[in-house]
Amino acid sequence: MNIIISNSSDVPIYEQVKKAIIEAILKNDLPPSCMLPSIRSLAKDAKISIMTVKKAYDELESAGYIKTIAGKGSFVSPQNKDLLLEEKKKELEEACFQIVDLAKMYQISKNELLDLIKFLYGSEDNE
Amino acid sequence: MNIIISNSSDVPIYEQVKKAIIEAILKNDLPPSCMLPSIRSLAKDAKISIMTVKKAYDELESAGYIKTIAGKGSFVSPQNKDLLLEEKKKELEEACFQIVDLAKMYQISKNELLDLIKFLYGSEDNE
DNA sequence: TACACTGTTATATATTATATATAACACAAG
DNA sequence: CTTGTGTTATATATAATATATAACAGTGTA
Repeated sequence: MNIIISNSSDVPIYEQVKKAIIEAILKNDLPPSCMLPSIRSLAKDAKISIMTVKKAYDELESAGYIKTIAGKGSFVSPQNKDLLLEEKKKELEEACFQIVDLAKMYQISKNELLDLIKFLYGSEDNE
Repeated sequence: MNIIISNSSDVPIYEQVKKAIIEAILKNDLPPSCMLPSIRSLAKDAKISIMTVKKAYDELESAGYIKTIAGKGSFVSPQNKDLLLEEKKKELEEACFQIVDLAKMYQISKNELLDLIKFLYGSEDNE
């Protein structure tokens, strides 16, 4: 687990922790049923408070990413990764809808928007 | 000026005020050099604090949208609307950056994302 | 059983952002 | 001088974020 925390970021620390773990799960760095770092060890490594880590873990559990068992630890949910991705795709869809809405409001053309996305995504000609 | 404020929104009130005024300017509801509602009258109408309105106006002035003169009032900058739209494009860029970030995290390909945008943009015949 | 890990809960404190209320001040225009 | 403008300062309140610490409880192992 490599979690880089930025205090100066406008993103709350517990959100940064959440994001890092979700990313690790999706990348299979943390495979299903794998044990996560204990809240104490992660807090120590990242030099943040135990309570901040707990908040991140609590929200990850609510969202179904992990399962915590008192006394034993926290574990990646033995969930189908495809299901997770499917769920995330819906999230993305909603976000994209708002983007398109903004673009139209600001009179930015479809092609202009597409070019912007292409540019930001980078030069990945694959698929 | 029609400003609808939602207390329950996660968006701060002063941000809602800012957005409403920027949109009014873009739509020419508030043409260049036009006087804005006084902070007191807007505060009264929207049932919010004078200080909240002032914060919104201060930030609008910093961003160059309006110009405030003590004792006289606040006025829409005699600015080119194209410049404003350019500003908005930057805002959209930031939002798009987050979308692309999400897409990559969820392993959604560039083309998949582009198709989604195309679909969403095309599903409404506005433009 | 004792120990060393886990997570849990409660309490306290601090900072920051947001939002409000109010009063006193200063400038502009009639 | 009065009435409109914005300005400044003070005070208060709440919520979100973040920390520190202590006491408690479950798990597994020597």
